[in-house]
Amino acid sequence: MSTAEVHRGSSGFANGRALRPSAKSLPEHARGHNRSLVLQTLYGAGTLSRADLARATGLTRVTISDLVAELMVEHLIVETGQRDEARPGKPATMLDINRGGYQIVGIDLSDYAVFRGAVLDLDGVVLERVEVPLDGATGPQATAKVVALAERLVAAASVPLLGIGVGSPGVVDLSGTVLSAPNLGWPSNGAGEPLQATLAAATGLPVIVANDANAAALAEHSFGGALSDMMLVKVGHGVGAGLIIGGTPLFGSRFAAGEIGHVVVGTDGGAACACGKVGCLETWLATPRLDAALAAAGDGTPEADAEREAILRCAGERLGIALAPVVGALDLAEVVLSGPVELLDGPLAEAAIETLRSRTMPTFHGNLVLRMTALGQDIVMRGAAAMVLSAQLGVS
Amino acid sequence: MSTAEVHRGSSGFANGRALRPSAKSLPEHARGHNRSLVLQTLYGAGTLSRADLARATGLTRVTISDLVAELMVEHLIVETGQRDEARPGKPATMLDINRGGYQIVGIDLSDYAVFRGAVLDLDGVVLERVEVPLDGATGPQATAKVVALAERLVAAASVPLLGIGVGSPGVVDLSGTVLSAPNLGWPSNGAGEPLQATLAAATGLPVIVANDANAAALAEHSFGGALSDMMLVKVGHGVGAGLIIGGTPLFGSRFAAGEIGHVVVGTDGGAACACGKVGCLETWLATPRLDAALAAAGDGTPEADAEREAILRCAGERLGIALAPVVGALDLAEVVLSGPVELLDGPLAEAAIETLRSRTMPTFHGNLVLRMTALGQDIVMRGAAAMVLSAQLGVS
DNA sequence: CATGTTTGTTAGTACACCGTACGAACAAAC
DNA sequence: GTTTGTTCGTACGGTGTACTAACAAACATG
Repeated sequence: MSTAEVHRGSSGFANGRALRPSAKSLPEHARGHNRSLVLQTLYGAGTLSRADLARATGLTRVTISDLVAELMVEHLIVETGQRDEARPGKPATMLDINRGGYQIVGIDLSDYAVFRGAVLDLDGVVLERVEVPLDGATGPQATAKVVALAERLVAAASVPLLGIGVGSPGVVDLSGTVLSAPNLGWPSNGAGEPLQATLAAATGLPVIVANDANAAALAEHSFGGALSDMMLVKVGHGVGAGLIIGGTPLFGSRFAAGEIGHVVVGTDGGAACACGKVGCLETWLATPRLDAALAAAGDGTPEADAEREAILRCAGERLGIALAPVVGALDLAEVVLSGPVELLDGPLAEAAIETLRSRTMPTFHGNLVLRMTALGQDIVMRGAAAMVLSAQLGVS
Repeated sequence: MSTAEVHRGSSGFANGRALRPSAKSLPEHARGHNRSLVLQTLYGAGTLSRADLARATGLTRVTISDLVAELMVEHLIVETGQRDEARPGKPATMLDINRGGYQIVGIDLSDYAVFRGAVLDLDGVVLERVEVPLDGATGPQATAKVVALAERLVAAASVPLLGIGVGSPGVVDLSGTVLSAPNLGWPSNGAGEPLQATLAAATGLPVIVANDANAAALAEHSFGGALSDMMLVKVGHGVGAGLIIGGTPLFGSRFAAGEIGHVVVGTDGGAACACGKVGCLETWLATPRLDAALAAAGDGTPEADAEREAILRCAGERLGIALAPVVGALDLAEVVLSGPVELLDGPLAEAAIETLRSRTMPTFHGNLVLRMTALGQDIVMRGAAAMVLSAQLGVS
């Protein structure tokens, strides 16, 4: 299960941002970039010949052969036989990412009651699933539970692992240290919970830890067909968001990008929030509040149904009010919702997009799309896997 | 006045975004990057020896000598004599950007009544200023006025020009085509006003055209000491914004990033806007509306003064309400205001920051800064110059 | 004056990519 | 069955970039 040759880590998550301002550039960096380019092209297209890759990338067939040879030594690319269709000329030997040769562990710490984990293949398909009840564990106990879950999943993998990705609630810096996750009691010491370092030491594998909503946004971009300028809003016990700007995750000046749960919405009051303010987005949208309001409305009678719909529409309006300035400022192309389908997908989403449309400039933002994610419950785990793909292979 | 050797265009504005996903990378790109790195380091530090540059960049003295020789042939770097201080070892020959060897033309089309232009040196200092009354020109007439202004400024330059930068109102794509600027009657044909191409053809110089608020944001980042995650709000006849994210300008999915003037603010109505909606940010903040409201409040008496202050505070609150979700979502470190000082700097700015603080999470965004720009009226022209520096030299 | 330090250059090496050329393997046409 | 043209993948030589090693020049310091 040695993955020693696969620690290249080229673009995206590993480096944080695309180019640090004062960093020299060497020819070998170009090589790494082109390596990733080959992998990325092959990853997207499925199966191509060397000549196809040359045409797609703009590199020459010679260079492609060289890169492919290097990647085949590392077992990242395999030959899959000759092309099926009959064409004039020498038949092409087809190549593909070694999709069965590596697996990824993805872990989702965002639920308030359970830690979820899975073994995934390189396409982000869940192969094996493990859930661990949280049982109120915080601080070091929570850390121990994460390590144990990771080790179980590592043992469950049937082929070498590319790495471990973790989506954690709270504020996570670029080194994978959780700076603040109150629900999990992190950091238990003062400085920050170095989850990435802890897991790397425990497993000996490459590890990437990032915010859960950021991971979800990346999943939607990698596997959900989302556009390159997108916001993913994750509704659960809290409300958070992840942003993809120009195809790249956005982290923010203090790694707190997407923390919109405690932004006040509207100018007409609202409910009191645990944070001390009044009318935070979470007081309108968080699932416990919504569930309670819906339960109070009753069920069965037409009046109750109407009231339930009004509650959901109101929540959607608040979401739209909060998002309108963000959509306007960032010129987003798409907003994706993640969370309980029965709450979000319906009057809430409809009211949200109507409100967004009525509060932004149609000339600029008319073709804005708002939709539910199609990735369901697995979104954070799959995003964690996408983080590993991005960091280890430069594939996004 | 030949500048034929200086068309390299490395990072930042010329490419739009840092790395396009499917673009090969060659060793010569690394060379270009390191060229820019040398210029950038020298630009920021003022004057350094080759050995200093080697230490600062991480490249070897040999490579630095090679790069410096190339840049000296292009007259972008000059030797400024030996180091003053007495130190052991061979005395160092100091280098600097050829600050007097090139100039830049910056043009500001954002004012509703005049086109402003200037010849600037490489540090963004205005050397010569030209203003042209707009006289209601629109469409082709406006274009002709811009071309004439550019030609006047080109003639006024005393040394070779690095290029021409233009900050235009409206939506401008990455090729410098104005897609929509209603006040100037652009585009006059259907497709878009290709201002960058027109000016390049007329002058034979490199030209960069971008949105005025984006240019202003870049000016603040390059010359105003702004942080790397910043929003600049430009208040005038309209309200627009420019965003710097991770040190890079943000353009948005339809090149409309920063267009927040027609985002509805609050949930309690407001004045009718020309766009058809009610309560747009412009109805609270645009200078004609503010001036009218202040004039109606009167002057001199204590009551009038109090009312004037209340009007300004109210505008500031609205700005804070609109910006809170953006600050939260992007985790901005700084918000900078540009526009009439007598309106913005005072109760308005104070109310804005107070509102922002009360509507966001102090844990995340507590040390947010809101301030006036120190660049005054010249901000767009200087931003246009910064665009040229970024596109031609990779300096930002 | 001898010694050590710093600077900038020369010489040689490693690496990455390109252009050209070539053999291999096939389809189509005769 | 042969010829022709096409496509594929590889071999070779060349160019560009940056590195290490070595060195002469110029200076401060003891």
